[in-house]
Amino acid sequence: MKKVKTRFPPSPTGTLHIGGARTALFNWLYARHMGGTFVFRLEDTDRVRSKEELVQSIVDALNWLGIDWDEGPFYQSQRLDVYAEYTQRLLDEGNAYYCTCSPEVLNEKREAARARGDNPLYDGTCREKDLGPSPGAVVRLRSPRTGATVFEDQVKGPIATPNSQLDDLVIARSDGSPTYHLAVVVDDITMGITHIIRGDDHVSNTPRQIILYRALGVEPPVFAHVPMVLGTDKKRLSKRHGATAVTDYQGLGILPEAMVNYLARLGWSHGDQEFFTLDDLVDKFSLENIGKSAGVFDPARLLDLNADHIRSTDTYRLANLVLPHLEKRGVVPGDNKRLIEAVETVQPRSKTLEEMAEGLLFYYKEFEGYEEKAAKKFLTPDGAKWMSLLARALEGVDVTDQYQVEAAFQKVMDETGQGFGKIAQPVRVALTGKSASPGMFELMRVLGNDLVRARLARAIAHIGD
RNA sequence: GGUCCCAUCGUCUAGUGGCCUAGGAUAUCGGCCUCUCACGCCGAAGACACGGGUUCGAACCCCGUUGGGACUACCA
Repeated sequence: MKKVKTRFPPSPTGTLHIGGARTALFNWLYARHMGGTFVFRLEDTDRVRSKEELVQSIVDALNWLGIDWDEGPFYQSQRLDVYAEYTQRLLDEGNAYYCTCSPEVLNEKREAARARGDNPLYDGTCREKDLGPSPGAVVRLRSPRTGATVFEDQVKGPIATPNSQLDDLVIARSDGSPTYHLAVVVDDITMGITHIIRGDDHVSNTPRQIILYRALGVEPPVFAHVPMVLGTDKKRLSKRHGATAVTDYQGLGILPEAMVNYLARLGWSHGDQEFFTLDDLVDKFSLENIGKSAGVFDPARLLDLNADHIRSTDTYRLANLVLPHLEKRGVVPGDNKRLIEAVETVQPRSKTLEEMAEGLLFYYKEFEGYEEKAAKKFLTPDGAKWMSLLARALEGVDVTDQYQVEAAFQKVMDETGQGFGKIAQPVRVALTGKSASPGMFELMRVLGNDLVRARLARAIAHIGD
């Protein structure tokens, strides 16, 4: 059997969004799973809408996700001569012809047909005229008039379209440039693509492209059409749905492996398994297990998966990943060892790197004030009394030594007859500014002797005011 | 309008004729654990769009209905 070769061909008219990223991922996974080749290509024949900086943003997004390519990037805009060559060949062999119908006339005919209730197809006015090239003429493919075009979609099953519903599509514009259909087909042929995994919105284009393959005397590749990704309102995902670019999620503190995991599970499944590493996916990915129906993008699921991945990532890497999110908040931790220890304390309670950075702040910055509700409830005269006792019990104690700290707490508990929780809550607020935080002992260990003492004193003074 | 595609809990899904009084995950709610918050654990609620067939038997097969969606460009 031929070696598998897939491709991802975005057009650089926008950033890489969720749906595109999933398509890229599926192609990449399939190639990797099959030990095949993955090609990256840019469909930039739309000169007005294509932008070079968008190419870069797509590349960045792919890199972030960990999707690499074996060939490319190829630019369609640099392959114009190839398309021209194939167009000429189609012309020479009688599989294409020049058409001089004006857009205006075509439009009128289309509208008339629609009004009549017919499918608005090109009526073949120039099909048998045997016209030569002329300014303003386009090239059309000569498609079969009868019969049906059938293909076996790897996810949808057999799909048949009557050829009577397919008209002679334009393959070269009047300025000589290729249209999308010609360009993709020629590219996929010349690049030796064996499997085309793309969005569901291309199913109805597929028969036309198959006709083109046949006209070129080439056996069409295998097609697999992946259903669309929808927004919460079940409409096609768009900017209206908030963050839709994959890099938005990078900024939000999503781990790339969580994104990949989520994307893979949106539309593909492997029994009941929810958590996947990249290697896992490469190992288990298959076309057969792609679902047939469209799926809604659910940020809650992404977040949950992200939390799972955060929990299973080693703290060294997490520390590096959270750095930019800390810097964004004006924190530049100098001590890497301390950062790693701090990260460890917030790791199980962070859904994103943003949350993690937020939860790390009190280790590095003096907080402005105390959380209002927490202060009201815990920074009371009793609280001050207990904290004073604790401060005294802590004299000469190394707060990074859990056993010594426990003993100090025990002493206060004995003196006051209060339980651990009673005493710990005011202390927690004093040390972190909030009523929710990592555990008391790990908290103190990372904070260190100076900060623990200073913040205790500060809180006691605060209550005294 | 025409052609094509799709249809299981709110959401992502398992399910490929008997294992389904439909499983998992997430979100929601309740409880346990506990120094707080998380994590973890236990539990509740929650779906086969509808109608006909086929079959001893249908979430699974067929037809229809309804509802979504895609395409219908000298855009990709």
